[in-house]
Amino acid sequence: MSQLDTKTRILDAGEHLFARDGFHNTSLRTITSLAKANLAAVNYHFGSKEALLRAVIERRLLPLNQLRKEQIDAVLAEAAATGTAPSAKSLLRAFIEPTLAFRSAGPGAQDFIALVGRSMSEPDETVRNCFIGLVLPNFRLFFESLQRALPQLPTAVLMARVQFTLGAMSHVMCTSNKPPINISAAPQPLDDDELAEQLLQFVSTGLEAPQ
Amino acid sequence: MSQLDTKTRILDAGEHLFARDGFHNTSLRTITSLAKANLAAVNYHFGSKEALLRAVIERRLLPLNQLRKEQIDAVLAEAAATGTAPSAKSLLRAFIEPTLAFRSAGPGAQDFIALVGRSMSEPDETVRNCFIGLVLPNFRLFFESLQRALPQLPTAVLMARVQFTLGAMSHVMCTSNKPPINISAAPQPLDDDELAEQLLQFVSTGLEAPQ
DNA sequence: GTCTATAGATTGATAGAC
DNA sequence: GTCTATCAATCTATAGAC
Repeated sequence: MSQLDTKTRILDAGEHLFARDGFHNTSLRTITSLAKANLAAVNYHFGSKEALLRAVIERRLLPLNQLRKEQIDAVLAEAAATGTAPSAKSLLRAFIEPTLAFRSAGPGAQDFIALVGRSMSEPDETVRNCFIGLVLPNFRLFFESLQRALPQLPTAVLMARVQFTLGAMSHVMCTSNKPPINISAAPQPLDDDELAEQLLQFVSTGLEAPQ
Repeated sequence: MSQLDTKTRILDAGEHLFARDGFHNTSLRTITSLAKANLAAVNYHFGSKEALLRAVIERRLLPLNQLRKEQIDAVLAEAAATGTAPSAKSLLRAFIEPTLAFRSAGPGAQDFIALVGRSMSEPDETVRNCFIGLVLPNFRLFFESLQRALPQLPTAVLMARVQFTLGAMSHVMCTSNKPPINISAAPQPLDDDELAEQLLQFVSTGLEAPQ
């Protein structure tokens, strides 16, 4: 971490600490101390604590959104080429897989995914507004594609089911960071890929369920 | 609110503000100001800010746990009487319905449910430890009953699916408080009962899906 | 039980030397 | 760009009068 420039080290430290302790429970002093930077460096490079949060989120969310958009567009193009409706499951895969796979992009990426998962149900307006503005276009594209895949479902019902899907997904993302609530002494928990596959199976079954 | 005693007014105000703004983003001054009480009253009645949080959670979570336990026990007893395994869907209903129905228990109850939903993926140890200790026995009973309903599923797979279920449920609980992310301009969103029924349908389909 | 007053620590932000 | 030093505000918690 210490051979990178100060701005990057602060971003990395903020990402880690915001994800682990929450935005309001993390002080600039803790961040700069972990980043081995001076306290004043945060305001010099970013302007404020809130602007640092925005920078932390944007750094990885913009590429992730791009990736999800490409995958969804590919599914839509494939469907258009064959003259059929896209399948709900392939759209879900296009949306979920890049998100969960993102955790392997690096050590900080896993913290980031946990931060994003938590932001979906964030009470605080600071975090919430920052996050929602960035993901909304992506979520809309996803939702409208699903409407084409499942035209028989009333909009309100589809919206509810998408909400359940995002909830299940964000919960997995939150807990990818730390041990989940230890409900049962399972002999061998699933690894990341199996968990992603199980999630896809779970939500696509629920989404396509008859009314 | 103002004809109740001070202790209750502080509990109500804390419940509302912790749910709306988060624990660390809520100050004792904001709480006592809303409760029309003196700043020192919190430490007099509860001892500390953290002890107030514990009191806020315990006040409603203990009765809710009791309610869920009774419902699950009733399903198990019914199954034992007929000599069959309990159905996954009836267990899910026993667990989910009291939780969501709790929102109608009063104006503060809805805030409380949002607080609980968020606590399931809480980054902060203060909130997380307090919450987990209280719900763990209840969650274990739920999980072990499900194992009897779905014995063909490997433990690790069932655990993953229960995790998805809790995620979907907690997301609904979080957003029962405030408008959800406005993904689509839906003509008429579902009301609370329809949403609960849709959730039950969604998670029971996913939980019972073939491997 | 309720109040005022304040201790004691921590916070985000900034001014100014280098 | 990086540093020291510090300001002004805020926080939880408590002591002590009533």
